[in-house]
Amino acid sequence: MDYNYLANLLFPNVKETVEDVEKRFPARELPEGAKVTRFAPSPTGFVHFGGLFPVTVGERLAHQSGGVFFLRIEDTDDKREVEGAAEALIKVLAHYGINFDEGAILNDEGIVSDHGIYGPYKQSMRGDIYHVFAKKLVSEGLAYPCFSTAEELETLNAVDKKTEIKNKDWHIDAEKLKEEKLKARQFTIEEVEENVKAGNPFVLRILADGDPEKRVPFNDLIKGKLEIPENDEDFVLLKSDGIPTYHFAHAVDDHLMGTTHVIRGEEWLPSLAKHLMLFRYLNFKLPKYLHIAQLMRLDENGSKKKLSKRDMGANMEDYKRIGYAPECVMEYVMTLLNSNFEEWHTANPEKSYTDFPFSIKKMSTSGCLFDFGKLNDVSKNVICRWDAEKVYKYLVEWADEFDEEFASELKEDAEKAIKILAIGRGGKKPRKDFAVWSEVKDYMGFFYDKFFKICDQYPESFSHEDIKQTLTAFAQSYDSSDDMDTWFGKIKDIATSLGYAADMKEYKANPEAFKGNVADISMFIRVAVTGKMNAPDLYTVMQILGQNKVVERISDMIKNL
RNA sequence: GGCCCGUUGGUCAAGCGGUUAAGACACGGCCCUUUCACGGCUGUAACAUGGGUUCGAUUCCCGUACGGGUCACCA
Repeated sequence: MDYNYLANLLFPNVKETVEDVEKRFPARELPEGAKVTRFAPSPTGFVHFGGLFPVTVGERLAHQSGGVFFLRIEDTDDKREVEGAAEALIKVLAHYGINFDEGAILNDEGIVSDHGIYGPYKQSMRGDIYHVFAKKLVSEGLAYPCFSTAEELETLNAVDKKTEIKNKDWHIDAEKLKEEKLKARQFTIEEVEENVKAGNPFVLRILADGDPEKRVPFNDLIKGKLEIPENDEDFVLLKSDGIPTYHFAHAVDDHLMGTTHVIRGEEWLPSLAKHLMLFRYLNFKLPKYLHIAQLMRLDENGSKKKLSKRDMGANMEDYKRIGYAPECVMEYVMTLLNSNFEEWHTANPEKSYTDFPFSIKKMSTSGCLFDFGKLNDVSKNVICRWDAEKVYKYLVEWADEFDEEFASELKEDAEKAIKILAIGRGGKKPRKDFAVWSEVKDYMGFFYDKFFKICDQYPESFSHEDIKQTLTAFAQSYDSSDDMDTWFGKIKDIATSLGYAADMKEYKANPEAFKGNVADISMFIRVAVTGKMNAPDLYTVMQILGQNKVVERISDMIKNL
């Protein structure tokens, strides 16, 4: 068989040689040890929480080593492509502080455009490049056309991908399928020519020389030593529309773009053999591979499942809506990614996660379960270290989008809001009242008349008369210019005069001698002023509310009792 | 079904042949405390399983079970 003839027959318009293309993609000049990584999503919809894993690893590895992190859009399947998905994806990642040095980046008009000399960075724009390499493979007898239609082959496949029906004939049918595919290998040059002239569409298949009985050792940077069977499948390189499959595009692009480390989910592991074959056939230097374990969720039966699109916690929009600050989410991602991150962060509370020496070796080989409890804990710990101004800024940003009523109150008097948010903030043991912005209104809403509700549940062991008595006494004595000691002194005095213990120890020693204690008195007042059984420091709360408001609320409470 | 990957408390996990098997979250108790939050102390709770190798296996090897992934002209 004259493979050159075949190559020209199949790719009559490809004039460029592989050498020509290589010249357009010169080797990168980077310092020793610099890693080149990429994020290569297909624009099929929203950003997935699981997607944040490989992104973060790639970003850290590149930027930590003085390398390059670039974005490549894998839009080789127009059936699945979603309009505007690439733009949305870039914006979401930017929100989480993930930025690219190179690749498909938004320009000033917010349109995805190329930045860098290794482009185009959208695979749909790289057709000519793939064809040069495809032609070379054909000319070397390593790839061949297959004129069987997808429908013809599909009928032989026992597994319906859509319905996921599985049966025991899997193996048998797989053999038949293979046989059918192999028929195309036997085509004579005349048969090919005939088909080409007739305008019959074809896919380009690789001519696999692997023996699946043979296992080749492979070292994955995360998984360690693996044994993978050689590839014997004549998989598709170019689809009938001339667009490459993932496998082919991966090999060509990552080679030309100088990727040193390929970071992807472990679902790619089964097709690794294909990639190894491709790099060998094309004479490309193999990059390092990092196959990251999948993020899991728990299903109804309590078993682990891959976290998929519909699951709670998958869609990054959910995090925005609930009000997780991007910093918090990233810290959580880091704790999952590197087991020693938390320890480091405890020792370096003021530092950003980008200062953390990220290590591939500390990555888990098994998939972990997504845990909102842990996320919330991480989040509280991050937010409690921020100053009130920063919290205010984020909170307003969130409220502007998701709770306009709250936002307008917050903005009406920024100074007041910041004072409220400053309660218990700073110092070594800051309060940790909320993990997400959507919890904040519950926490501080009572400061605003619009959200304040008179509490209808007060300590049951006391009569309304008792409570009224206390509140009346307090309202008469309250003076917002009092310092904290004076203020509490007055409360104690009220307690004593009404038959309550002013001192807790005294009360505990002899509870029968008193009507109650100063904690009860405080609770009456707290409930009247805040409408809640629990609130941050009452003295400070009253300071912020002011003399008139405090007295007004207490009077209202008395009327209500 | 074939192939690949995985398996330490409820969750995240340290551990690299000899440990009382860390720590964090969650949960329980106690303390602090005018409530809450914070903080401190403390408790319950784990090496899937059977064989080897070894003086000794959570750590190494093999099998089994369970879980996950994958088997497209999708990525």
